[in-house]
Amino acid sequence: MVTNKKNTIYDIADQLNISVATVSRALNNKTNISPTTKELVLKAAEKMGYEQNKLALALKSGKSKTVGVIVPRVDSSFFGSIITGIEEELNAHNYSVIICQTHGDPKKEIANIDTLLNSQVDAVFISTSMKDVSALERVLKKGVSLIFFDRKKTMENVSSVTINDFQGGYSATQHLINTGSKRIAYFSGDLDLEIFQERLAGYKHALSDNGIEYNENYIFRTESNIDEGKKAAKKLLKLNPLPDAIFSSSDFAALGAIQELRANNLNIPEDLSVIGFANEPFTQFMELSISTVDQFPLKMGRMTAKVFLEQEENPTNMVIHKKVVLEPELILRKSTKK
Amino acid sequence: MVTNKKNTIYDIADQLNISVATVSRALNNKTNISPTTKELVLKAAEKMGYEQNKLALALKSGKSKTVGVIVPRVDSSFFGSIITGIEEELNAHNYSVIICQTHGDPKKEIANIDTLLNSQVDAVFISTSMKDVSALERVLKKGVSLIFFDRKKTMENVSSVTINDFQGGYSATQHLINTGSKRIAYFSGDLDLEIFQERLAGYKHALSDNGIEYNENYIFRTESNIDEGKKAAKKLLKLNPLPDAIFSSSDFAALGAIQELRANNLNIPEDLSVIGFANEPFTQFMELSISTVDQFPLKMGRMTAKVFLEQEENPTNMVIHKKVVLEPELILRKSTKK
DNA sequence: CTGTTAGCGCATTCAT
DNA sequence: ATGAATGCGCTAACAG
Repeated sequence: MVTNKKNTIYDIADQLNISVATVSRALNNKTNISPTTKELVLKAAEKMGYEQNKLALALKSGKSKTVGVIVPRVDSSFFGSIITGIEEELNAHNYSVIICQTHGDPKKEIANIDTLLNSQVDAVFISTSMKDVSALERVLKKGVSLIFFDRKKTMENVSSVTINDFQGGYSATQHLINTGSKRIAYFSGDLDLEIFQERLAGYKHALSDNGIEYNENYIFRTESNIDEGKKAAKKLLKLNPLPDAIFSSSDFAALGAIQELRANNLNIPEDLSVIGFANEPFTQFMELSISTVDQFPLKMGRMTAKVFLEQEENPTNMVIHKKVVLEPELILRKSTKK
Repeated sequence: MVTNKKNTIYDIADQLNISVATVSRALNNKTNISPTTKELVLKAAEKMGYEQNKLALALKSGKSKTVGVIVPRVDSSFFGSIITGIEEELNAHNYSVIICQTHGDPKKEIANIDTLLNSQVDAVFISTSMKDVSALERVLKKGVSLIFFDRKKTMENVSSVTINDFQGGYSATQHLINTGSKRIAYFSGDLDLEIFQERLAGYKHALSDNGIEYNENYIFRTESNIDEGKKAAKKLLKLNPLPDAIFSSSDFAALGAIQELRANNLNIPEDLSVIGFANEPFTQFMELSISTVDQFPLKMGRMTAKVFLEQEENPTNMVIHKKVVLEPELILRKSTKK
């Protein structure tokens, strides 16, 4: 097999003494071409190691067949799985995926959007941490599809794929109540984000439905990491009476709390039940495995891609916008009572 | 700010009644242009919300400013961190990153290479699972840089960034010997891959250096997951005398083994010491935290990007190829004796 | 069935 | 300091 560094449809055309149009037709399986010529072209292309230049095609067609995905970070199981889902679905439809990370920084998020727009992506899938939607609107103005997953903003004409965070908060809380807890502490996460507001709302609603009074002192504002969980647990330990359960909007904070509580000789779940959120792998690996709420990130990623593909393949000009909401699932393990 | 769906340098030129060449010069900060005109163009571009079309630039220049990264999977802490490192370094130099997953399937790996080549990436960074290098050679023939990280193949003219797996295997084994172990079992991982061969070689060498005879019965062929670790531990338990330590080439297999051993009422590290490999987050989260070997994935990713950037910015035609080998670090926790 | 040509958006020669 | 023209590789409209 002879492979030259460069070979285009022009090279094939030269080789065969035919025109580039014919080569293009053969390569693209068009009808108006003789089987003989087609065969000839295909063979030559194979022999020369021809590969279509996607860039030229993209420039010509205005479609890059590339989607940009913006996430807070890629090195967590949750977002990693979402990306896997997106990739699997999109690759099967000949799309490439560009991944960008924001580390939760709105400035980086804007920079990422610029990069992706420059790269002429056909769509931006985003799990946003922004307060302001103006940067997001620029995407739409460019005629590029925008789809939210997990962390969304309320915007018209934008599809989203999220989980029912309210329900997740509700059922976790309800389970704690069902198993005898009455003084349930709550670790909040970043309350600027819709997802955490919803989880808190679910928690409150479950309390209210069970005639338990909402107690501001039981709400701990935490970021979603181990250290913050420990800190919150330290404060919590000073409360009198002590809460009999913790519902943490993050697995990491739940883990920190568990470590702190055990360091203070409290038994879990006997003294306090603990539930986390996200079903990170470590929650099931622990000897004291942690009850949590599964968000089906793989499914979320797949669904996000599907929603886009549906819109894209929609023959009419009228684009349909969808708000897909997945149902979370409570996973009961050893950190809660039966 | 008025943002039209489409605006190119032609639109700016029209608006200002000047030529596209002048617009291009202004936008690219060229010298041969009057400050007045330049100012004018820049303002108009700003006002019109102009963004450079990377595709056109790439087609013109032959450089897409995009790098493709191929990994077995993105949803593991190890590869997630590598990708983060690559991203951070490359984004700072205005490169985009396309991520592809192989799930360890060579066919997918080849398909991914095709996709990336079609996309005209400037380089392919790969952690390969392939036996055959012919698909990899196609990358080079296209004039596209190829760089290995973590899982490499021996190929001429290809840079690589790996860790010293031999050393990792050696020091883990040496530590077990230092703390009194003599019958050290080994969980192998996929011995078709260089990294696992090297770890095993390090293990053997440490034994030999300490006058301990290599015992084939202590070698367990495992894949790198929890179940395989459990299975191997089950077999191991039938050995007489029982090994007094396990060195697992994978944290996941180590975890499985620990679970199985404890289910059989063995104490760790008193009855058996256990060391894993990779420093996955869960190893430190466990109550019985697991000793392991850190591979510095973030650093590995950054370094891979740096090696590429150095090559790329090298003004001469003579490309320098580098084999960077990072030193791993033994992390001692509760699963081993002091 | 096949060939010629224009144009996607840009940077860059060559003129002026 | 500025403009006109060219080509990167491809597809599609048009012509034959």
